Amino acid sequence: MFVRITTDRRPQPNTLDEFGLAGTFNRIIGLSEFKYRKDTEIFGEKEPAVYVYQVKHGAVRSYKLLSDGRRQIAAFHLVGDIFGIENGNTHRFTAEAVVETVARLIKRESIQLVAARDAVVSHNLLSMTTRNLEHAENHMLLLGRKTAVERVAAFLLEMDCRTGADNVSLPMTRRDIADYLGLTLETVSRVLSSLRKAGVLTFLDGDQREIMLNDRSRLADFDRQEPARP
Amino acid sequence: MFVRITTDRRPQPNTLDEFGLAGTFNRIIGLSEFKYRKDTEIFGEKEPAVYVYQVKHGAVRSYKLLSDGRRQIAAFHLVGDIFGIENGNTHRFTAEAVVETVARLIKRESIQLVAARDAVVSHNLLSMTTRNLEHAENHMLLLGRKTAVERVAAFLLEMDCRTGADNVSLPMTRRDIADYLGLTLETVSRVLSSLRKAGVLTFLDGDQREIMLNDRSRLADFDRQEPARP
DNA sequence: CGAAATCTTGATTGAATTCAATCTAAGTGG
DNA sequence: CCACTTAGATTGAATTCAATCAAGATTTCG
Repeated sequence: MFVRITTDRRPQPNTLDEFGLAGTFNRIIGLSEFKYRKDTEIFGEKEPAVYVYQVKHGAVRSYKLLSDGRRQIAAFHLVGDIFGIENGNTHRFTAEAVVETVARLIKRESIQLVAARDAVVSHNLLSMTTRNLEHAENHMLLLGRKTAVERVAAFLLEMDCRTGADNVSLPMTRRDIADYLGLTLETVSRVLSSLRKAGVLTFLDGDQREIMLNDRSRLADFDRQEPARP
Repeated sequence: MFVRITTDRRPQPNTLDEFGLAGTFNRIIGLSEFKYRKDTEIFGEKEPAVYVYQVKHGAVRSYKLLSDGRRQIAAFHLVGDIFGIENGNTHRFTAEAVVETVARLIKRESIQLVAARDAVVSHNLLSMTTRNLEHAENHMLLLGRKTAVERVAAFLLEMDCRTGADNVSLPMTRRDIADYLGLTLETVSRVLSSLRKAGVLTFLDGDQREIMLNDRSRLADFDRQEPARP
């Protein structure tokens, strides 16, 4: 029984169409593409924000660091996602390619130019930012109040929901997952092992990055989502 | 020596002017005010979003709950702050008055109406949402990767920075602070005590809600902010 | 294949939570 | 005005969940 669970977290499609930009717009500003090797920086925190990016292929992590190297990954950007969109002139994150990644680049100023004239584009820009905010809000709840098991379960369901494929593929390392969930890589590994032993998921091909969710509703039970009303 | 520390976190002024709405706009849509008693709900999660609010007097907490009652406060809204601004039609949080609070109410649809025609208003709307996002991003770092002492220090500096007054007044309870910082109220109390014993801060009037920061730079040392570049 | 990186698992530690009293301040009503 | 109650804050002791420390196991890649 593969019952797909509908969660509060949206798939975050963030496709270009959301800009209201499909069609003519692409031609106007001339999209360029760029390939990033695994673990290379796409842009750094506090760098001037020149481009907005869309993941064509691969995966991206954006994160902040503390002075002693502690890292918090705020989001993973998967195929189709738009990232690096800033209101100020500088990036608030560092973005790195998790695996070899191809991204489309759009000049930030050209978007702003269109947004200033076109209310639809401007509205879509706001709605994309709001979606990011919504994700951040849910993630605060996870980081502030959820247990290790709940965090990992929520992460798997989020990835499952976003990729849409039958199996969940995790291009990122255990350390990346840990830094996204506010845990250590050992804890992530232990929780995944226990979920595997509990029969909730299976590692495919003996690959630890490719996971089959055997029972999404039971996995959802491991996560304890918010109630409708207080 | 009261050296004011400039941090990454902005004071979040979020004044009405940011809408580009001062002056005529106020007259056009007719602002109304409302008073909320301590601990009463202003709006609930998943309720339809009819109004946008601005704190005139008092303080507001907005939070999410898990089914078993665990609570994560995402933000405190102080005098001047605008909150309850949503892109979708429903609120993503519950908002409650921390103390007796007066808020200005603005019909959401009238803002949207103006935003659709006026690029400046629309831009300010985006910029306010981005500022909220920025706050959420910093808070994720705090919740995911900072120690108890760092969290409390960061909180005090944030409140100090936002209120701007000489002393920090904390209208919220220790439990509220704990639920904002992802800690327990006991831990918050212990850390505040230890900071007091260390001479970094002083409780005024024997009131535990009114605090003087004796040494902001030493307090900042207790927090370990992010570095400029990775 | 051998080396390096990543992942898993076990043992131990530790920071923060939980449990349990006080303590203090603010009401309340006789 | 003062006992009495209540809510909130502090402090201490015990517990626990996840972190840290430490090997191995497995995978990846030159």
